[in-house]
Amino acid sequence: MLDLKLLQKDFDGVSKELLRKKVSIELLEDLKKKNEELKQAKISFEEAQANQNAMSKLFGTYKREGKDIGELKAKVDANKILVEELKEAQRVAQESLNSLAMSVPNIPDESVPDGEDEDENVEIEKILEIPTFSFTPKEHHEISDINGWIDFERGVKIAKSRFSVLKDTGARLERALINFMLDFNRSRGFMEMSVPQLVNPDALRGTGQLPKFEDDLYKVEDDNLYLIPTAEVPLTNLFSDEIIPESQLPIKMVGYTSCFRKEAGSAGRDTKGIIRQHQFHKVELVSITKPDQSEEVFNDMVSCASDILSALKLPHRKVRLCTGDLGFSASYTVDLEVWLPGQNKYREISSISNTKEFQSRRAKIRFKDQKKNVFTHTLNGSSLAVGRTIVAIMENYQKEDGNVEIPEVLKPYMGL
RNA sequence: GGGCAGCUGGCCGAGUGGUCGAAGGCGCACGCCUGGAACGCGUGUGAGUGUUAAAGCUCCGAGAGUUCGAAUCUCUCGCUGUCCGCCA
Repeated sequence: MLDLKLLQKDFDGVSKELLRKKVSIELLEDLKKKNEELKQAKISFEEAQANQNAMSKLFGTYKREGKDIGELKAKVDANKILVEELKEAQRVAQESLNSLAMSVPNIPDESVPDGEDEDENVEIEKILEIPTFSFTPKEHHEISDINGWIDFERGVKIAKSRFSVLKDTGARLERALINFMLDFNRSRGFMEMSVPQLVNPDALRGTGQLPKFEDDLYKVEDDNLYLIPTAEVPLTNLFSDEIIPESQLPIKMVGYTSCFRKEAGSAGRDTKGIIRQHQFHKVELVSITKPDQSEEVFNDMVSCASDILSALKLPHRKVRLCTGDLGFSASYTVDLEVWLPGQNKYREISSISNTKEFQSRRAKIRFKDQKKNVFTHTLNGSSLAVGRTIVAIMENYQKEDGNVEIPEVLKPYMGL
């Protein structure tokens, strides 16, 4: 959540940065106004309440001393009505401020370039040469038509569109990748975690999926739980409402989960293949750091994801997201895009973000710095999206006859 | 799914209508003591909001109610434990 004190203190500075993310100035002015209104409402209420408390206290004294309480009771009764009114006014003001404040995205870091959409993201670095083929490389679903790794029809039959089934070597490759990625990240100092894949609304508010993006989530109505869209949600919220001892920071975690997304609004995009599924698998990194540690840990996380791609010998590039492509909670983000010969372009396979204190403020994740409680920074990043890694392996390791080689580092994981 | 018990500060635990944000203990921090340590002694030690600082306000699982006044009484919900049933 936005630091409302900062907005109040430096309205021009904050709004200038948020305008880059297309947050309307009217909304920010409204926010500022509502914040001031709440402050006034609080002052009025607290004054009346203090009055009430004092009189109630007197009540006890009077009774003990046997004094007449008739007059006092009349005053207290009258004030009670006032207190109720002011309390309600404060509640309304608070609610109206909250609903607004929770829908404002994070302030983009100064390193984030301006831009409309993903076309204006800025390439940082290319890693590994793009392979050349003596034939026209196929897309992964065309390869699957030959080697049968993916069964699209039966996935749709038992669920609906955008669900699929991995078969035989395809399924084993997925399992090998998960284990490889977990081991790799673990060797880089990330603690392996296995977490719930259903979470409550509080957790989703903490990381910023709610209240704005409810349409993208699968919900289990009966129990008021949601299927997670990413392991970032359970992993980050592990520490919500906690004050972490300074010595434990930075906390670096890796977790493997399924992810569930409705993909509302992406109708017609990536309908072929398993690039965009309602259920997919992902190995996720989440870190919780002191503010002065987050940049270093961020670079760490980018290296982890990139080095996994390199270990798999998959050409890729690092891209700095522009303001138009930056997510709701992120202060800055680097995407990793893997080369897909079948599509003849780079496609996103990992996204690593520093949310700074945006999520910590929502989820109340703090640490004790000397005597003071300070918000931590939280970071998250895929390392990697498993389905898209399978796609990349299929397309980069394909032979003319539709066979696909298994990357060297995965062979031990497949008993080869 | 049904029965019973519970939910208080980092932890344990007292408090059953006012002077309670809350005794006592443990833990922790600092100081004294010591060659150094243990023991002992002393002081301090929840969060949020607010303020130059304070005062004030809010929080004893959550919400609602009774009352001038609720940690304390009533109701609803949640969670934890436990017994029974069911089950990977």
